[in-house]
Amino acid sequence: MERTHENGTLRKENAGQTVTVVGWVNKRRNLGSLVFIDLRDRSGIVQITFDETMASQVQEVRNEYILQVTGTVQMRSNPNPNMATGEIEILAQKVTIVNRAETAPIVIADDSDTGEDTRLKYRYLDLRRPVLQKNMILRHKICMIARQVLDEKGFIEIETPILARSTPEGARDYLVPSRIYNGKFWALPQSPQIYKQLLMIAGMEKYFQIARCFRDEDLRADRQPEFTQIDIEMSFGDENTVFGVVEDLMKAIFKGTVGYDLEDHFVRMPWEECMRRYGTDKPDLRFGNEIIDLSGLFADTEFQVFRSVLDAKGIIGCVKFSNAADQYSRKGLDKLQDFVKHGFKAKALAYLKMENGTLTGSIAKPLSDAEKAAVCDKLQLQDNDLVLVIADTPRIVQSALGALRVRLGHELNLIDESVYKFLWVTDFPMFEYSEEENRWVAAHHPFTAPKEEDVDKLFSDPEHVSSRAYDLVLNGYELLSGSIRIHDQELQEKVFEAIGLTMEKARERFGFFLDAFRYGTPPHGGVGIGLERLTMVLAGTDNIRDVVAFPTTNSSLDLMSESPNVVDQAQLDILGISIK
RNA sequence: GGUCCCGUGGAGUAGUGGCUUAUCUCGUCUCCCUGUCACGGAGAAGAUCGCGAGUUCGAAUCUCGUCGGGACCGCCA
Repeated sequence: MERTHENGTLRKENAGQTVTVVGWVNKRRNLGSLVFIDLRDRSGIVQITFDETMASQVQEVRNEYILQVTGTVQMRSNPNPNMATGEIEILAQKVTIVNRAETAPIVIADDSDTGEDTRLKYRYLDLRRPVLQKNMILRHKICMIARQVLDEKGFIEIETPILARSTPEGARDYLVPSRIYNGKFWALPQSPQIYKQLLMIAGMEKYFQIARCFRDEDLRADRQPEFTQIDIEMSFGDENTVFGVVEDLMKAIFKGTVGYDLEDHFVRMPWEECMRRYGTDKPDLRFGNEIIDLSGLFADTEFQVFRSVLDAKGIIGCVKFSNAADQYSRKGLDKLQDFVKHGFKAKALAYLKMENGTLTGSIAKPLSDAEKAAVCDKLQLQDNDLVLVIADTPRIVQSALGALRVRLGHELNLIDESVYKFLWVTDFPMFEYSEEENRWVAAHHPFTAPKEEDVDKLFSDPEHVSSRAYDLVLNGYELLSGSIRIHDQELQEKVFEAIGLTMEKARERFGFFLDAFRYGTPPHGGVGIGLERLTMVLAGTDNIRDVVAFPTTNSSLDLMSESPNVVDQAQLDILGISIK
């Protein structure tokens, strides 16, 4: 099919040329014997003009018809400054209706407000919206840059199996039944973790893969059941080596996509400090309003609520918002109260307001004058300041205040949307206690190396063992996770033991992996970068479905193809599966 | 597993302290229109208000259930 130009690329420089374009009818404006048609292809939209000699040929044309038009590019008598191609138009000399289209069930435009379910059902139409096409192109560009940068740095792309062995510990697996071995199953990889470590043992030294990962867990606005990682692993390095590669990669990606110059090195912060200051391990650093611990001011308090919290080893924390007191009425504060009570199990949300030089609010009365003065002094309170206070266990105080910080940051417009704030969070805890399983489990994964100085605490004090795991956080999103891995077989066995995995069980699950360790395992480490989250931030969306071509709903359904779905009994029979 | 919000012509919505020919915008269809670009003008069609049950003289509206969508907590090594 003849096509000389892409619609969105035509400019006044093309005036006088005879061109042939193709595309979908975005909009038809019929003025009688003069008809304008906005013709859309992936590159953009151009206006085609059909004068009285041509108008009759497009009378039947409707939105989303596909046309092929040959004509002359000419300057417009009334230019449209809102369009990239607004200075010119194509005066049609020949038109072919390539295909007809029924009226689309959704509005195909960037500002379409069609509900998400309808859009997902007709995803192929939704994807015609320029904004989604732009996001797909952005995602593609990120991958291209990643491949180029990593290749230049000596990394090689290697594919690892999708049909893999289930290795519990972690997310639920998607299972695939075996036909040849009825009763046996593969698991789709939650990440290529073990394979990439084996590649290090295999001497590949520097590996990467744009790897599809699968996790059968409940979804969120930034989580899909299958997602993609830019997965990287390297030998003979340490944290600094890994961080350097990632920083260079991010610099290239941000420069190459949005033209943004990142700093040479990203800020680093130990996990504990991060939790203390921001209440989360993925803080948004585009604004301040850090959590402040007020416990010290109330060591001798007679306010019963605070007294009992402190006696129970709890803390009293707060976040301060300048000049915001008048923006949160009683009703607004009740909403915040519900938010922390339901979302974070906080017992209550207290607040203080500085109004005309006087401290008011829910706990203004029970506090002594001295305590109020101390709070004012510590927080440097000024008129119209709002202070949200939570007294509870350290964990609840941190998570609830951390969430409030982010919520009010958005509500009060404290966030500069034009900047990218990276943060390396380091020194994650090695273990966390699982109430469900009644044991210590690996916080990251069981192949993560503990910090050397903490190795002797593996059994005596697991709670305080720090690991060599790290996250890279960008504007409140966990962009990547990674760690320096264990490369010593003895240490690996110790870690398994610490999480209650007997050597027997460990052998059963990871025997092949443990065997591999015995034949000369290089020190190694790496990361898995969440491609969707990175794309989301660069695309400026907070919905992961905007950067995935065919996403699922919140409940892991594909509304378009209606999967998952039933299969023929014959298929089940072959697999030796019966459904209860 | 839990909490909260939503479901009204093809799309988006108004209407929920029980009284409406169920509102408006876009789209669709017919006709008119030579400079539009959210074209304009005249007219028309199109909804048993997600589904089921209950309360009631009467339900889009109230109650319960159910299905679907969204956000969050748990979960996501």
